Amino acid sequence: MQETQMMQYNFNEIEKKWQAYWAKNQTFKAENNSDKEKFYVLDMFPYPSGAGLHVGHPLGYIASDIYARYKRHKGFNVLHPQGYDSFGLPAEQYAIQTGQHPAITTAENIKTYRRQLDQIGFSFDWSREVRTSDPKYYKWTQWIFIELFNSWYNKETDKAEDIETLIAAFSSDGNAKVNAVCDEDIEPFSAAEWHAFSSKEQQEVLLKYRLTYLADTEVNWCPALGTVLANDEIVNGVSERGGHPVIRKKMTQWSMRISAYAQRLLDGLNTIDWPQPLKDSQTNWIGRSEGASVTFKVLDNLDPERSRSDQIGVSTTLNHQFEIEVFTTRPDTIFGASFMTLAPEHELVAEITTPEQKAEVDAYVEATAKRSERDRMADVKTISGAFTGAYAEHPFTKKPIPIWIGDYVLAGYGTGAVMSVPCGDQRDWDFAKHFNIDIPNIFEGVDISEAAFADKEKTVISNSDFLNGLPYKKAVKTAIYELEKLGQGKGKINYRLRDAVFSRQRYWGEPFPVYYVDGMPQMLEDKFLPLKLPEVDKYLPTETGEPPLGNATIWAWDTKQLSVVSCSLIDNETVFPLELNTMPGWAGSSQYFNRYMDPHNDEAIFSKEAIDYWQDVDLYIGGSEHATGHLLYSRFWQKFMFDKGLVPKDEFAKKLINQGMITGTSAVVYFVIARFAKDKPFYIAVSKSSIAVLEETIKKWRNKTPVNSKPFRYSILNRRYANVDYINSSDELDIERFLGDSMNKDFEGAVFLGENDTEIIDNNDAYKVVREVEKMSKSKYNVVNPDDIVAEYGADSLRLYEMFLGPLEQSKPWNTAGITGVHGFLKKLWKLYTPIIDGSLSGAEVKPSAENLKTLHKTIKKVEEDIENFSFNTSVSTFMICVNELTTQKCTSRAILEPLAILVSPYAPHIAEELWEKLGHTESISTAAFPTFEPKYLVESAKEYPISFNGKMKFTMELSLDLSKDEIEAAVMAHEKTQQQLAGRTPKKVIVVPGKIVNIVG
RNA sequence: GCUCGAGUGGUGGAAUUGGUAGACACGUUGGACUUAAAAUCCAAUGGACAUUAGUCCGUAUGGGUUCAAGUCCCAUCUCGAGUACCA
Repeated sequence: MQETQMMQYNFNEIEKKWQAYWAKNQTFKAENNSDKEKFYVLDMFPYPSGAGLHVGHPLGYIASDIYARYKRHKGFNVLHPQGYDSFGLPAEQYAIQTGQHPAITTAENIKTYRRQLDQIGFSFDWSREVRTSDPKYYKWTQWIFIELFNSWYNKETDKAEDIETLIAAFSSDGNAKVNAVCDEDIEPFSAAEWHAFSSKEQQEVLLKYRLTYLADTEVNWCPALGTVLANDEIVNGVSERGGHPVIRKKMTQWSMRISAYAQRLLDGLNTIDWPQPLKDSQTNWIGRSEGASVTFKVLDNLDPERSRSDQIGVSTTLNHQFEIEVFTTRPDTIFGASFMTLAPEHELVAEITTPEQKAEVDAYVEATAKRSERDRMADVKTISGAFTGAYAEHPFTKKPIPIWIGDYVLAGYGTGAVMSVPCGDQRDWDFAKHFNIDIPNIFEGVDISEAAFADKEKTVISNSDFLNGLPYKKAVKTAIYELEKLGQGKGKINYRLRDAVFSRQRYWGEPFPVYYVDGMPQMLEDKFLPLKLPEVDKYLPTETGEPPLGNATIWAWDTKQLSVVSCSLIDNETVFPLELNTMPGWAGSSQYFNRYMDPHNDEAIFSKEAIDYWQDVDLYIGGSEHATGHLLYSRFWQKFMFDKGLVPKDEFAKKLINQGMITGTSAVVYFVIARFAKDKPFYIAVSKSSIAVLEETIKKWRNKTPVNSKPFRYSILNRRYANVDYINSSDELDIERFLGDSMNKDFEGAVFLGENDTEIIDNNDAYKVVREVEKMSKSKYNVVNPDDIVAEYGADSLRLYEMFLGPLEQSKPWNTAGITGVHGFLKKLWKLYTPIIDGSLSGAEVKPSAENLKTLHKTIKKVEEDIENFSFNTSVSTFMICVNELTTQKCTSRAILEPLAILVSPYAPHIAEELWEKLGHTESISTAAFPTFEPKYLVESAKEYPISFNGKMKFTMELSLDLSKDEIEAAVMAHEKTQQQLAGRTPKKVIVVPGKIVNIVG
């Protein structure tokens, strides 16, 4: 009795023991130099929120941990680090409300996270932990910012270069020969002019070329909240929080010239093994479109005294003052352009509008300005616009075409102006129909009376002079050629990708290592980094509307003392103001994967040795919500670092996997509020099976209830979430615990109807809830905390179950009840080893049987394939099959059980370590060599052939695999069941696929 | 609207290149053990019909290709994710 007690699977004890062992022995510490081949497995590091982890969070970590452990067994030197993305809004929000410093909140949250992560048994190398809010870490975020500032993008070499090479070019040749990605409004200057510029003028020019630069950017400013809001924080033009008005306001902010990398970011996608949907959304986000830019000359205003139609076609003079540049993907349709449309915000609107149209245009511009961008986008159906009264000259026909404004043209895309081709674009078509504008047809054999025709492939151009008869592609080429000849256009590739605004008006983020001299930004020297966040007494913006750092009293840079000093000393001679904005959330996460390679280096972001050894991430696992944020910015920074020669790879992660979301399974109690006459109302809760037949159910209940002659009424169905902890595996509610919740006080005296529609008294029946799959959230009481699961079933069960739930990349519902399956498996596994461990098996080693070996090698093969394919759910079932078989076989052979422990170890490391030790090993199982699959154990001599008739399987028969096709056919035809099936008919055909199937047709 | 993905028992999900649909679990039902419960073990479990051997129907729907289709092709429906007046 005592002995069996000892031999029980005590997961609590085992898991604590091995977690302590791993920590003490630094089992998973990775070395930066090793003869072993490297393998880098990375998780997206978490933001440590106050709520802690729920069971959905560890899913990706478990998968990556399995892979990391597997690779160690395979002999790799594995880097598997973890850290925290610890700057962010929630901590700041909490600070605003409570005054608690975000650093303190963050540290507390990290502690909780670490405890929760530790008890799941991850093989993280915690010695490499990074925190983005740690000055030792953000020193390097600031450093990269400075590097970007000191760089420009040379289109000739197609890479980022040091700003010195640009200055050298300016000094010798001015900017005429420089082919750079830069601001649009660059004025040409010569070398002499460059030298004549003042220092400030030179700085201003350079700022237009730098990869991070200051620009006036429109933001959503909420005066009442004193803060800038993101687009999704605005609803119907007012702030989501508080409902305050929001205005568009220009602010000087840092931007990142990510647009310089648009093409390379697109091309790079072909070189990496990332999920297609994610690549698609990045492609979409970058939004490359090929076409042409075309310049339209604006005509002098026509004579307002004469009617418009009179003047169309008459010779007009060109007003050389104004030109409108448009971008089009369909230069082939240029002869179909019957009008132009400008965005209401277009800068030329005010210039070209004729006096008599001014009132209408102004009213329209004002009306659109009031609508938020979001509203405009949402309201696609309504067509609106106004005629400016001005005309442009068609580049080829030289005819005047009217210029309209309309809010379907967006100021932020392309040039904010379009040539409108109503026959070829549905939006133009709708606009033209609405305002009764001419819709010329330039497509051969196409009816455009009902809708525009946009099928490029079927396009043949007509009514278009030199383009007549040409198909789409040729027409595009020809049109561009002719436009270039005229000097009124050229082929152009346009990207949707905009430069990224890099300033945030927040406290809890990286400070910019920047001070201002005469309004021009100056970088701190590297040796003064990190520039640490100053203390402030409140975390809100200042009364004058400056960012929270404006509250800091010690926030000025003294260029003599070379230190941060009190703001009161600012004299703009030697002491200057520091930047008040902070960096956005994605700053810290854009290079953390490289910093892990050498996280304690104070001399460099990482050593050359470290980056040369680790190179890049081999496997990156995380959620798909970062598709166009973190994962795009990180690729951008990596390419920049690559250009600077700092990293050897221009893509940071070879393979990426998006784990799916684990949703909650909420439990819903349906009830009606009932009452007898004027008695006190009471609740009747209706069990799952009876909801659909509510009326009948209540009637039944009434009939069984002691007669109450008073009139009876009840309400429609109501619902109430029950805490999922109160539900057993059969969806039955623990009514007592449910009633114990303070929020369910109103259920006092409620009648619970069981499955048989009888009132539940003393557990005579069960109340079944309705289960609904939804996102885990506090308000739905469906959040499952991994702590509880670990306490009740152990970390190994949790790990196995999360994997067993389904394919890694798929979203799937959590249901705690099912965990008994994998928990039972671990118990069976434990039991399998008992005879060997407790010594009840005395004497010599037991030789494995052929059957044992077959089971083992089948398992090795399948598990290895599964891990390589990230099909972790199927390997868990493979383990179950294996243990079930070995149990039936009563296997006690060490030669089987030792390799099995290694196979299981990546998935359930604690039990594997314990069994390994009990088998007599003194070293951790974590680096034991993964067993080798040997096909010889799986060789079969016979096969159970399915015999089908017209494709339908009727019976099976065992046949030797040595048989030839003819022999198989003969054997099958001779079988009595075959004759039965044929019932005298002669088969038309017999298909024999040796080793697979026999199909008899006829 | 567009792009991508997915529809398989009561539930989560298996099913290599087209070759025995429903592995492995959960749940359910019955049984063993127990004073009882828990735990454990055994058996059954896609549906319909049939006392029995068995027959028919079954992978969202409708067509098609094939000796053979969950798997390939076409059309339709539903759900999910992303994105959006992108010229």
